[in-house]
Amino acid sequence: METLPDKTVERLSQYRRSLNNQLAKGKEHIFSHEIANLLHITSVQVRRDIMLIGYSGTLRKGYDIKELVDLIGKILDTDEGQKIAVVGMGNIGKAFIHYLYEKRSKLKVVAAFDVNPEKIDKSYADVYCYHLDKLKDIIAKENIKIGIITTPPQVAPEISDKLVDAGIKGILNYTPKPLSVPEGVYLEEYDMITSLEKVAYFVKKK
Amino acid sequence: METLPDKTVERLSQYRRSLNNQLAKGKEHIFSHEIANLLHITSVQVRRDIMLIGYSGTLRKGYDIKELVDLIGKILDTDEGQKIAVVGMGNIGKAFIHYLYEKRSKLKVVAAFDVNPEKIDKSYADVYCYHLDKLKDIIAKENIKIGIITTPPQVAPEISDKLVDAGIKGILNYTPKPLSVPEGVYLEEYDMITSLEKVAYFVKKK
DNA sequence: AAAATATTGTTATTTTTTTAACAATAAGTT
DNA sequence: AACTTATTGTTAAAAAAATAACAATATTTT
Repeated sequence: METLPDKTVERLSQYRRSLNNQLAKGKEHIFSHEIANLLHITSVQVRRDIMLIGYSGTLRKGYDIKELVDLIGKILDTDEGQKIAVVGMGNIGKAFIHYLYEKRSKLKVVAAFDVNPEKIDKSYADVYCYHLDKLKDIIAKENIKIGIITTPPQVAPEISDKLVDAGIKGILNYTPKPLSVPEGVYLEEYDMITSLEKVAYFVKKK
Repeated sequence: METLPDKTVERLSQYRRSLNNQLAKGKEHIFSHEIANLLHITSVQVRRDIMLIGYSGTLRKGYDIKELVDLIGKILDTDEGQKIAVVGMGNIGKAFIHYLYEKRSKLKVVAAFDVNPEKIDKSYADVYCYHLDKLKDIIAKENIKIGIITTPPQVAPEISDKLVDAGIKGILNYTPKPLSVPEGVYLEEYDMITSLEKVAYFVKKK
């Protein structure tokens, strides 16, 4: 399939979560406007996204939730699952580990790294924390392809380089320090303070 | 001034941070392409954003960093500063508090709320944590206008309603549970897992 | 003094994303 | 059996965002 638009990929992730909730409640079919209501978006958007992934519902029952969830899984997941490394065992690093722990997901955090002796050589939610020096070895050995950077911003570029050097193909950068990565590595950056300043701006404006 | 585009607001927040770093290094003027390099975007985008906020540089020196920072401050900040409440004293809540602590910013977390007795009636980074029952009183008394929701997702809608009822005008929702708020309240939603699934999808695609 | 250069500010174009419009149609209703 | 209704799937249009193009011009070089 063609690569899907960015925003559609984001929504697919959200559709899946909501649909799984509905499945858990015993619901088997759902209309586009019901999905839309759950996520507070429009039904047109839902139908368009579903069209883009090539799924069809029926006119009177809408979409088969199970089938749709499975299809989204085929699109977002890989069969073997994807392994993740978290670099930086602070609040955010822990939040990611905690979040993915127990959640039945194809995404698994399989290693964490830090330099603080108090955090190293311990497990948090079944994830073992290694010294940063071991990064390349562990990532190679475990064949990890995705890294999350949750370190202090100053060291983020250095961590990014190490991850790329170790063979990582996707980075989620949670520090406010912008990174650059070579062609072939996907980079997603997110800045908590920017989100907050945005809210503050629009509050001020009203 | 007209309300700025969403994305421009986000970038202004990032320009300011980078520009402050440059100021700290003793740099006084900067060219659009230098800002662009710092943030890994294009210089056209930088110039366009700066045009939108009505600032002008000079042809040979570029932009006066101090002036630009001050102007961005005028746009993003309010003179009195803005007070923030954090609801949910878990990893993410702590991360926000910690982040804004010590950072010289007009945004101040002035209260946190939780229901866990172990967290209540203590301070974390100078922010006092109250029982959720006190939310309305404290928000009214302190005249807080911005709330961050970092609770478990199930309770997010209830918290959101309470915040709105207490007079909050902007909400940053960090739970994966989509919220809806009345007209006049600005809502920004962010989902950590969606970010990660997006990275995973594009890694898979490559 | 003329030419070359580097940079801004702004308009035009392209791309991406969202929203609207509507034909097709399955199921229920008269 | 014809009519109504509710919904999908898809094309068309609009809106938002990013990128390109380029005129204007201050400074430096020749």
